[in-house]
Amino acid sequence: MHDLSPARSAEGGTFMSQGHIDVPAQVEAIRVGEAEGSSIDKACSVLEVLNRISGKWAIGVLLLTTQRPMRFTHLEREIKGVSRRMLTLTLRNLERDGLLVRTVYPTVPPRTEYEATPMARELYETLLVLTGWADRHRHEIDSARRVYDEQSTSRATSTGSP
Amino acid sequence: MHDLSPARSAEGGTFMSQGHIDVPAQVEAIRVGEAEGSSIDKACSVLEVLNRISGKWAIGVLLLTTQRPMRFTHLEREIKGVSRRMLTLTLRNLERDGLLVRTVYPTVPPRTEYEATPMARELYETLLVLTGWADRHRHEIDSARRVYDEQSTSRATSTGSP
DNA sequence: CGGCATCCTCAAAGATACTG
DNA sequence: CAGTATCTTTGAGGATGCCG
Repeated sequence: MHDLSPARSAEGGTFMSQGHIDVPAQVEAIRVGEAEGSSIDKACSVLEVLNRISGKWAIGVLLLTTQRPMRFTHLEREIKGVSRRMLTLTLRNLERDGLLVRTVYPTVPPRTEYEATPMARELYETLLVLTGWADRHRHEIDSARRVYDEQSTSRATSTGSP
Repeated sequence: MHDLSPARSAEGGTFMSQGHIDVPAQVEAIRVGEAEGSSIDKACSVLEVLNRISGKWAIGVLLLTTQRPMRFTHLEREIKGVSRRMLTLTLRNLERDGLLVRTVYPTVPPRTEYEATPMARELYETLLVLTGWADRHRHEIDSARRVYDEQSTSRATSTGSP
């Protein structure tokens, strides 16, 4: 069974060469009732996907590198707000998962390019589906939130009549 | 513009009625180059989706509640490993976003049921797409990781000849 | 230019205990 | 049964500095 729970350092801990580059744990487990079954197995798969594309900067990187090869600095500037560390981390993770290809040109100064692999490009398509969903329901969710917050606030302010 | 960066507490901070029930910040921003544009805008949408379905337990809840109405305790047992607190938090967030409907039956003992809304069920379909991707590339990613880790380890062990 | 290494912060997740 | 309130842990993420 896909018990991801105790797998915090996952894979076995081989990956600690580059120093402390801490590969995120993120969504680590779900392990929903193996008795009820059915779509639960799917959850694991979904989680694995999320583990990959989650982490704040991954999607930005994937989106950009899917369009064209990108240099480190270019990514750093495009993805406003990302730190060198986090960009590197994200890049390494994606590369490790085979979603990115890193090409180093041994020139001076050095030049490194990142490009999404076909596999990642497939994910891109999938992301568009998600995007569609988000766009369609953006307002619905937004109003749902407002309603919920409204009720919560009023309930906290006046629980009846003062 | 969708500048989510400084929006840590988002929404304005209205939602702090139930005590400290801290609505997660999660993936907070991406704000990729507004100059380059094109698919970058999409990134925001995708992020919003991720913000919703991320958080370890959300997907499990969605998957289960999409299949049938579920009681709190049932969810708690099905989603092994989740704490009461986290389950409540997840439930509240999903409810707030209009992805879940909470129905309380004023019986003794109390009975509460959660069920996915149509909107959430659409997301379920999308999740299946993601699942498909994950399943198709599971092995590919796995071997990619092994290769990467292998290279890293050997590079760390013997960088040439001692 | 393209990164590691280090230190630090703060929010998300966990454990535990109490209540309507 | 179905939560809420607190305290603590942990680890993702940020800032900075150095180096090939």
